[in-house]
Amino acid sequence: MARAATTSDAFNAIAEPRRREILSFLALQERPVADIVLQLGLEQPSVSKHLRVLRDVGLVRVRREGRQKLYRTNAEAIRPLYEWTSTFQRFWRHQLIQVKERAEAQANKIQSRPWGEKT
Amino acid sequence: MARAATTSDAFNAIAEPRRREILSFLALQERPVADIVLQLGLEQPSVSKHLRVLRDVGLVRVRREGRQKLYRTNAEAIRPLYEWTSTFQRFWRHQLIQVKERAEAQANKIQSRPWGEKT
DNA sequence: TTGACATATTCCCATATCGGCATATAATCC
DNA sequence: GGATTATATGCCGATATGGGAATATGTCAA
Repeated sequence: MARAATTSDAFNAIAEPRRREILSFLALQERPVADIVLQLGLEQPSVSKHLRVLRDVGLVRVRREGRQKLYRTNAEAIRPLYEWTSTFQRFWRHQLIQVKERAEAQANKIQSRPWGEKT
Repeated sequence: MARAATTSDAFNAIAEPRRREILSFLALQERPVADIVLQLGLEQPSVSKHLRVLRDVGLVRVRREGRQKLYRTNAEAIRPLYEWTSTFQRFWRHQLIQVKERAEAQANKIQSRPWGEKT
């Protein structure tokens, strides 16, 4: 077996940085392909291919408007990624608290030598 | 150019479902490789390779304990993914509100025919 | 219909993947 | 040291990638 297809799910689709840029760009407003080409500075065929992948996994929606096609981000499709990452929130909070506690313990040892404040 | 390396960043690393499973498993508690093998039902070399990728991008940390190596998830490294997906939160909220509003408009048209409530 | 514009698809290629299998490295115990 | 346990690495093959260049499809306008 090889690597899973980029079109197999949202996780694979967003692994590509250009596709993440496209999603951010299209989240604000629907746009024709040419706008994306300008924004990202990619070749038009490349953009079309990325859009194809994004469309296959439901991350963008298209609408025809005369000659152009208007793409927009379908934020709903990003939600599973958000939810998966969210499950780790409590762990990094936990780790941060530990870091903070260590830092404070250290501060107490050194006693009255504040730092980390931009004065 | 080909697809970016799985070790190029956290986004690429978590594209692989087994690696996400490993991260979830190791978030709760540090574990030796053998435990992961049992949990996921993969071959030991496969697990080692996945761990290698995860380690390269900082998603897990290792500690030697006698013969075994204890791995644990480094939740901090998942944070950028969480933050990126979070930027879309307002958009899917927005979309949900629209869906809700449309549904309510529809409800008003049909007039006094409630649904969606489990009675 | 012909031509211009907007987007999509096809073909090529260098590259990295993941799994399977065999083997290497490392630590422990006798 | 030698055997055993725990983990890591190397090699293989099938597969998909993403960029580039060329071309195809689709839409409008005259």
